[in-house]
Amino acid sequence: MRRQGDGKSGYPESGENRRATLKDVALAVGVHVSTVSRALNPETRHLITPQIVGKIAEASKQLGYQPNTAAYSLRTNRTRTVGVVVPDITNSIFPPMIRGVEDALTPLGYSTLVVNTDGQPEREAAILDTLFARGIDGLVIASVERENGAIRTLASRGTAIITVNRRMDDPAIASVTNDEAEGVRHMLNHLVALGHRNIATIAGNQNLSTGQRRYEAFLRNAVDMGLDVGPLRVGFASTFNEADGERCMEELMARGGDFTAILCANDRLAIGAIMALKRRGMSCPANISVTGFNDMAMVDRIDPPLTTVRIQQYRVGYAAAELLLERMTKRSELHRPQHLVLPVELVVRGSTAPPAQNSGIIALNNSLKSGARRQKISAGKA
Amino acid sequence: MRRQGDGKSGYPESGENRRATLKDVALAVGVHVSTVSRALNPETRHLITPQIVGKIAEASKQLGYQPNTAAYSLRTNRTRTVGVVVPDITNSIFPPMIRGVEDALTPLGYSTLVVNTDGQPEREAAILDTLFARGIDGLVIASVERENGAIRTLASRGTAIITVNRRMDDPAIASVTNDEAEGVRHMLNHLVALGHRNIATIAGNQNLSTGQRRYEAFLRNAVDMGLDVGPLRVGFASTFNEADGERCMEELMARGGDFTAILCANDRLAIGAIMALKRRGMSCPANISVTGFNDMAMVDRIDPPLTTVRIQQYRVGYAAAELLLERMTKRSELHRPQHLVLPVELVVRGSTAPPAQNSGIIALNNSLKSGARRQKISAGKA
DNA sequence: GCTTTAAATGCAATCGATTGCGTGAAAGTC
DNA sequence: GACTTTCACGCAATCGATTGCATTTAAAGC
Repeated sequence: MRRQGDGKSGYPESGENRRATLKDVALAVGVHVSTVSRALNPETRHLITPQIVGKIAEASKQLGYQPNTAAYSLRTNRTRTVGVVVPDITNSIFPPMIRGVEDALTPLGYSTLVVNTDGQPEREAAILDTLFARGIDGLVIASVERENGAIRTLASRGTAIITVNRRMDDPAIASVTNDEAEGVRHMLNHLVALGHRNIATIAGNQNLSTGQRRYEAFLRNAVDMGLDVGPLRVGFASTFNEADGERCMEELMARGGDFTAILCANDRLAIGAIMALKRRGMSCPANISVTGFNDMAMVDRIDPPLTTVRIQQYRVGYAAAELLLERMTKRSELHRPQHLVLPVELVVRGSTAPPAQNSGIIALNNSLKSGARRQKISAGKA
Repeated sequence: MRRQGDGKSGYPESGENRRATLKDVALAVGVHVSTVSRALNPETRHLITPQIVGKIAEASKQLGYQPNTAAYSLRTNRTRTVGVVVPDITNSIFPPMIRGVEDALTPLGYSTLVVNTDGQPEREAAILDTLFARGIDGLVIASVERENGAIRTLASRGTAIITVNRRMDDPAIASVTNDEAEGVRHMLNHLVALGHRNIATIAGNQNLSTGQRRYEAFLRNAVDMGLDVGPLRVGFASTFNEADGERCMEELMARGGDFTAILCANDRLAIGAIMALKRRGMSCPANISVTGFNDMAMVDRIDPPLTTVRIQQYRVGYAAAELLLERMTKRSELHRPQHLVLPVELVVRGSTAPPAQNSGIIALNNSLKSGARRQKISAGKA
């Protein structure tokens, strides 16, 4: 009455292109909407005579029927939407993960809502709120810190949650991460094999599992290998970015700790470290070898190409989505602690080299002070 | 009866944590749901006595009421969701745009659904379908080709659509793009100022406005400046990526066209071109200057740092979202053709230099053939 | 041939919000 | 003081799909 012209045929008017509903299909076939609903749902299709199913399928295709998501959600309380929370989509390690999640979920009719926290816990809280207002079915979180009460309560209340790349200390929160320990071990092996014995590190934020685990692995393996790691050889970054890498490198150099190589907790810190070196007139790898972690896009093209640990960014996302799917569909899976750790791979490029005789921070600081700057360095280069 | 225990208080049971609904708030305050609905909506709030509005506001906060998105959408046929269609989120020029869109939209209660087409038109069609099945309010498209019937019909049927970064030939489809012509003009000026007279180009896909407009601007300005651009100096890429840049550069070199600089339609093509040069034992910028377009993340850190045209990726996205908002809210805006062109900026870095006497493809090819390879090149470098 | 059982389909309530219309009370008019 | 107007709120339909239950029809059993 409100819209259907005189509605003689029961078909939607040709003039207005309203989307077809179950009702339209039902009218076209001459059955009840509930029959159409069941015929169109693979789970309940067996309840309907195959012949009618055929007619319904045809009519629905004919009319271009597409189920109304809002109505479905309202009735079933499921949205077929998952939230993906990242610190910043602009940070190029996240897009491949997001892509992995999407590629795993899209074919199954799920959509993903990507949101950015900018690493601010308050923002994160607000964002989780809006995601829940939207009524998501599950959550993939790449931005999580080692401890987060909000997420723990969400999980215990029955929300399907999985963390990617990072994990929480609480083992109850499922995760898909990379083998940080192995990555660090490979890298240290590589540096030692090149001849380095004095190795420093720029550790990441210790509130993040990546930061903490990589640092811990560094300490453990360095000791195992008989390397000497004094406090003069450790810098702590608060953020995983170039600026902080630069700052840490400056500090390490200023403190005068002697080392010929530096293992950075991720690629961006490494890039910052290299910048700091360059600004001091030093060269990587001639004077100091620098290593990264993650194998971010483009680090193979920077100067020097970065030696790093390749993590499987896309697969981490993909695997997380698969695990999340199980949790969203089978209630039994919901509270099973589950932690997938994907293997990593050492990628040796140009930022590491054997230590030169006169390389290392102390040697350099001395030579720089003595004014023989340019010469020394280009000598080291040859 | 189905769930509410004996429901003596009307409040949701404390044991089960069902989300509060309008009804819950209404019961708590002792008014009708429609009153609560009006009180909570700023548009209709004036219809309700301020005192009652106060009570309702308090109760709804108390109960942690959050409107059910599905119910709202079902009733109003609006989802407060916009689709963002990009070729590939993994391509680092898109995340800043997406971020711009999100930052403009999120504060207003909109969510964004990001999808990837991988540059495949069939995939794009399927993706648009699923977006529409979701019932989005508007569409931001970064993946659009110059002609696309599906999008034109969508737009004419009243969907709010805006293209970013690229635009369609049809002026009816609103867009936010960058000033391609100015960018190319600045770049040619820069090269000419350095002393280059023989300038080649690797043009982008001519089905994309970026490819077409940049190429057109190249031709027009080159002619204006009295430069000679024969067919030997033009390569066409079909895809904006490194591999195609490499291929085009190879072809240009093989064809033997003489030039000392090459203007590439975007950064990725430029990176490919530089790789091709390196593989041939040539150097950028000593032998050939190479320029890009976009100022993608990290191109300032590659070797050599890329001279390019900076587009305002984030602002393009932000502006597009703002325009889209108008179109989604005011029906009058819906069919107004609207094209915003943002200014660009030349960024001179290390990949451009004055031409050396013996630089250029022909000179190099000759010297290479004569076997004096290493020497010539390092001479050119000094 | 009549009852029992199963299979296929229809009926109607429901999810939670919005909104046109109706109603009662208070305020204003003459 | 009777009437109109305005204001504040309630009523109930509605959006489009799902689903427990009722009903009809057909098949099976004896």
